[in-house]
Amino acid sequence: MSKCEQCIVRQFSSLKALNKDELLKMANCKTSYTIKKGEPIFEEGDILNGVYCIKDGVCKLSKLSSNGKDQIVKLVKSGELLGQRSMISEEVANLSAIALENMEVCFIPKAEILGFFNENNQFSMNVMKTICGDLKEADDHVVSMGQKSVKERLAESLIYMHETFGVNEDGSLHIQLSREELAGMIGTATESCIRLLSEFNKSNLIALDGKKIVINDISKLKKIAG
Amino acid sequence: MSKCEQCIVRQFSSLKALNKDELLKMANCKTSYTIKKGEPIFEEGDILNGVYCIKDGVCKLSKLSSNGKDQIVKLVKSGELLGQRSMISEEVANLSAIALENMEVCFIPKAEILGFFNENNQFSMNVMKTICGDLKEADDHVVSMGQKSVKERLAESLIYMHETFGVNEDGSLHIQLSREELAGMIGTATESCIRLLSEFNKSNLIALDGKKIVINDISKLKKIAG
DNA sequence: TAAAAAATATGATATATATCATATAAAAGC
DNA sequence: GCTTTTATATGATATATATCATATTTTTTA
Repeated sequence: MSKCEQCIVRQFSSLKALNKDELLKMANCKTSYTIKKGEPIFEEGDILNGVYCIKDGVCKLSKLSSNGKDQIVKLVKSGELLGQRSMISEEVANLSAIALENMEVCFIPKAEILGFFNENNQFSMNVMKTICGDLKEADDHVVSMGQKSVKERLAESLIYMHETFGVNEDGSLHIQLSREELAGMIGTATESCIRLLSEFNKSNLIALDGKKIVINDISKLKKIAG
Repeated sequence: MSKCEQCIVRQFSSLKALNKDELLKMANCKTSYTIKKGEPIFEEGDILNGVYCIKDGVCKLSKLSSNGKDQIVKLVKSGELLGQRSMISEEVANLSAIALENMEVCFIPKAEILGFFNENNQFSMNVMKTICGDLKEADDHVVSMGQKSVKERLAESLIYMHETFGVNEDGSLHIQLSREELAGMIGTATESCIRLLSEFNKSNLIALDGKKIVINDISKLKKIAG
């Protein structure tokens, strides 16, 4: 069992406020998991009795709409915590978390986290700031969805994936979504998404090679995104 | 100067966790304002050195999109607090708050609120829960915007206004938005919004009388909203 | 490796929504 | 009260997007 001290999640998340004792306590009660690509960490409606630390890999947070399609609300990468909102609200999960690649996560029980809340003010404040950041992002997302065209939103999503998750050695976006998932992220039909990708490809904004997407002209894409 | 003790905001918001001493301290440092219909409480980009308590009236939280149109993200009613997110994130306001009717608000300086955070765990927890609730709502809003048609979203917004803000004696929605504002709430063109309202009117789901909207068949509207 | 299934791609077409134009109604200013 | 401005309404049309169909490619499975 590793000691959490050097863990990437500890470096980047609210957990950076924890001291050695608290880290040790946490290390003693955590459970480690391996999640395979495509598998859920949790699903909407699940009761979450704690939070998940993303040690490695990326997952999508999505929700099934009444039309039967999945809307991707957010992508989450290693170093972040998952499930904080549900735990604090004492509600079932509002979103499903599905692995986009093989992942390593740790589960920290609710009691432990609530203990940190009471004992460690800086930790509470960090969690609060994280959630406030999520809220700002979500509000901005609502504005995009309401006011931008599908083309603008596709450009925006490509930029988001590029800037937040980076590229592989060959320059292609690290995050590889299926066309259906990408469509579910920008809120459009799969065929429309494919068509617009084709269009961006033909005007050399991007290059397509199977699932791989290379961004050739990010400044023009940003102009399109508005 | 009133003592905050009987204030509606104290009854419904995170402030319910404050004890008599804390309330007194707050009463001594608050500033009361009257905001006229159409005027801003604050605007996006403003530095907020505290939070606003909504004593009376309703306001819209909106953001200007790159297409020049305003997207209404949320409506806020009396009993709620405003500006918590910006204050906690230590960022300028992400949204503008504009009065939809004459309002009474109080301003509580940041230092005071931060003091309560440190001294009163229940208060922190309440604020956290409120923001978590806002985040859930915002995520759900993203899903609606991405997956639902304009007609579905209009039905949804009418239901939201009905259930959250109620009706006047004549049965009309208490919240009166201009067609342009309503369009900016559901993310569509003003003419499209007007046309769909007409359609709902013709099929007797609602009745229109100037700015007044009466909901006649909420169960059918809910079916449309999906 | 072959066969089957799923994902991607693209054309044809239908539908939803935006835009432009103009009329009427309501509100604001004088 | 009248005039001017603004909001609402509706028609005509353009455009964006969804849907249906089908071909091709890729992935999965036997």
